[in-house]
Amino acid sequence: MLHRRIVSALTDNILNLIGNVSGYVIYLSGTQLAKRLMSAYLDKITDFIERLDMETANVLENCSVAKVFKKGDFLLRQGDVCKKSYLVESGIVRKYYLHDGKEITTELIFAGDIAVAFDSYCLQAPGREFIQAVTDVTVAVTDYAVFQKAKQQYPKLTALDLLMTEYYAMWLENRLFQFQTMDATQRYRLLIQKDPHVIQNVPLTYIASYLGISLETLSRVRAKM
Amino acid sequence: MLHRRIVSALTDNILNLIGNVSGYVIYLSGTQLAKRLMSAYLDKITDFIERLDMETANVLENCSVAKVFKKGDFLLRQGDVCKKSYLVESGIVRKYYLHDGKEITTELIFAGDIAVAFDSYCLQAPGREFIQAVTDVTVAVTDYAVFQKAKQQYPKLTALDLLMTEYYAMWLENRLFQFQTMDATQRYRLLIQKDPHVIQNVPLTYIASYLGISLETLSRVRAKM
DNA sequence: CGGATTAATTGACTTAAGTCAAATAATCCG
DNA sequence: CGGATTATTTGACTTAAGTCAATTAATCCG
Repeated sequence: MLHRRIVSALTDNILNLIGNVSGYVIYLSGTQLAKRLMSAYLDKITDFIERLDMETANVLENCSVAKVFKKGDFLLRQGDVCKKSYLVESGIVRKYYLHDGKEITTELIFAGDIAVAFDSYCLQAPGREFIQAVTDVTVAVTDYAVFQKAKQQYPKLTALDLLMTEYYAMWLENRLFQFQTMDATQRYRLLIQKDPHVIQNVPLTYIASYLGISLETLSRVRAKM
Repeated sequence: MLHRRIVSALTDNILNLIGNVSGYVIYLSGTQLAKRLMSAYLDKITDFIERLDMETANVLENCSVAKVFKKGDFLLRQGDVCKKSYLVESGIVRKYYLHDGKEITTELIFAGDIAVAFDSYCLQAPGREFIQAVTDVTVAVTDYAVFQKAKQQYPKLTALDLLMTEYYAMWLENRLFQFQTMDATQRYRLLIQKDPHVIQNVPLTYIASYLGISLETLSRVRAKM
């Protein structure tokens, strides 16, 4: 069921983003509080979905189509308009852009989470981001136009879209917070603490650029652990 | 008129965020393209507001109340729940949090733009951010609960909220992009190119932490210009 | 399997930016 | 005004992280 997955994905995600980095308390008022708050927000989304009327729930359900991509395949290329959103069912996807010939990973997307080039999707205009399958993946593809239309007919879908966009904005705020307050080691520790499977499945090059550090620095950070 | 201001604020903001930093082309496909795209998005918001039915437009209009703050006053303190959003009518407001005893400015808000502690507002839970008047300011205050209620009755307000939240998320993505691809000098140049009045009105300490650099580094960057 | 390509580590050196401390400059207010 | 507080600059030094280059490890596929 689409929505259940979205929600569980969000739960995982929150646990990934906020936490205690070996003695390093993130939210001023403490990690535990932050977790509770964010969970509360997820509950809000869960509740919201569960309270949807049958018809709206059904429309949401039928908005997406399953699709498979092989490792290395591109779901979206730089310069393309992002006309689909991809709910990852299995496997790993990443978003990245090129800068000075280097790939800068902006997001690592695991099962249950949604992959979309946000600005390109909102603007329906060519963007700089690539979306690529890091492993073989299965995704639930939702078309932009279809969802837009559905939102017009079923206003609650707009409210749901808003909740999820708010969540994404909070995720971005958190990422920014990490960049402004944590060094390479702390950022890496936080990542592996919350997404331990990242290490087995994602090349360190991707992880390094995701953390905003060089591959060599990441390697050295890992060495002393 | 509230909405007009929101829109013109957004326009300014976009011109602030994306641009050519003395020979440094930001969007891969070029600054001009990015500007056009973001403007198009603003047009979308403008259009949306202009097409609102009388009743909805009226409700939106009557959601807010004028208020004045003196320089240094706090609109919100760390640990408080952000129950209001503040549309700045005149003056400058900033958002910041404390980290290791230092103030980290997260946003500088000018006339026409909205000041809100986003996560605290969405979660309706205590947050880490302070919102403070950098100069004497007049703001249009909108209550969270009132706006929530209005959205329930007038679905188009939800759609408007979504558009603005999408805009904020894109703003955050852009800020993240700047942190990952630009050095101190480039970030400073971009800021003053787009917000030249910042220099006259905002203490360099605030600007430095907003750019994610130390006051001394900012001073040195400014010296060689 | 085993050579070849790709990924990761390690070493040596550079550099952007941070820190600490002191000196100016600006502004505020009695 | 003029002293006091606050803001900014400048200097000297440190440091986290980057770069370049070489090596080792892993994995891919014929």
